[in-house]
Amino acid sequence: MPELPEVETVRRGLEERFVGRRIEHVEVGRERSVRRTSREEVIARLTGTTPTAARRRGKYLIVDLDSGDQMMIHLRMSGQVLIDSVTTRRPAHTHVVLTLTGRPAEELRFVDPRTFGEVVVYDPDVADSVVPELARLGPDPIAEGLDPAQLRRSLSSTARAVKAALLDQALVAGIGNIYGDEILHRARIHPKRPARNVSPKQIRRLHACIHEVLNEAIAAGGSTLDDAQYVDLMGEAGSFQDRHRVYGRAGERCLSCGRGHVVSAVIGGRTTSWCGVCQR
DNA sequence: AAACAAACCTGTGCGC
DNA sequence: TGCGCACAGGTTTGTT
Repeated sequence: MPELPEVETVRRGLEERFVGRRIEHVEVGRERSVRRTSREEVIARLTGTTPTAARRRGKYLIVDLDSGDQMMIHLRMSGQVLIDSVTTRRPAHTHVVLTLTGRPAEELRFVDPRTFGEVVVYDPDVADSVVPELARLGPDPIAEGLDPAQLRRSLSSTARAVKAALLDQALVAGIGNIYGDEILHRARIHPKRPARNVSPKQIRRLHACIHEVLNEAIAAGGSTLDDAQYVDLMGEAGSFQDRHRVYGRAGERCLSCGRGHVVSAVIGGRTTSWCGVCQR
């Protein structure tokens, strides 16, 4: 579910409402959510610590703790991080709860129906063995910036469809199925075009559109689809779904050219939508 | 190298 | 109304 703009929105919420508040108490309901380590390890490493920073790389949230440890959270398909009063009813599928200091008493909740998501707490010195995927991430276009020359090199190195390449987290971190389609549409590039055949002019457009689309989506608080799975820390929906041009619009007339229709096919294992007229 | 499927889970929407 | 199936924002792993 959540891609870079949604995760960034959650990160900002954590920075505002979680950082600086001591974690008094930790509960782990479903151990699967902390499967990389264990219930005991997560409780022991979090209890009594205070988060000092909330960072993001691609779709990965990383919270620094005053103990020196880090907490990595990945939402995968259905994860949510919510903060609410301890007196409110916990949503179904609340698997990890961090009770925070302060009045009114609030708690941070990790909620995840499909349980693909994870909470991992670890010593950064052993990050390479506990969270090896972090070291494999490519540049994050928003957090670190994306060098156009590097994008050109990455694309020229593969014959895969450009859509599949954009979703490869080792090439660029943070783009998922929604934003991949929206970026390619705005850049007017056909998603099936082999990445190495994307022209220099198209790569310049693609680079600009990656930044435009992601920044606009962040400004809109991300995309909340009909199932309302994605909401921010306060439970608020995003609004970028109202500006999707191709994602979820198969069969509709293209909103940009007004002539073509949005078509869809599976590319790189993911349903992909594009305009047959604007995208070449 | 890359295409593909399956795996991990649960919920929802659709056709019948 | 109920049932069964297809499908879903992600990532890893294994097979052609």
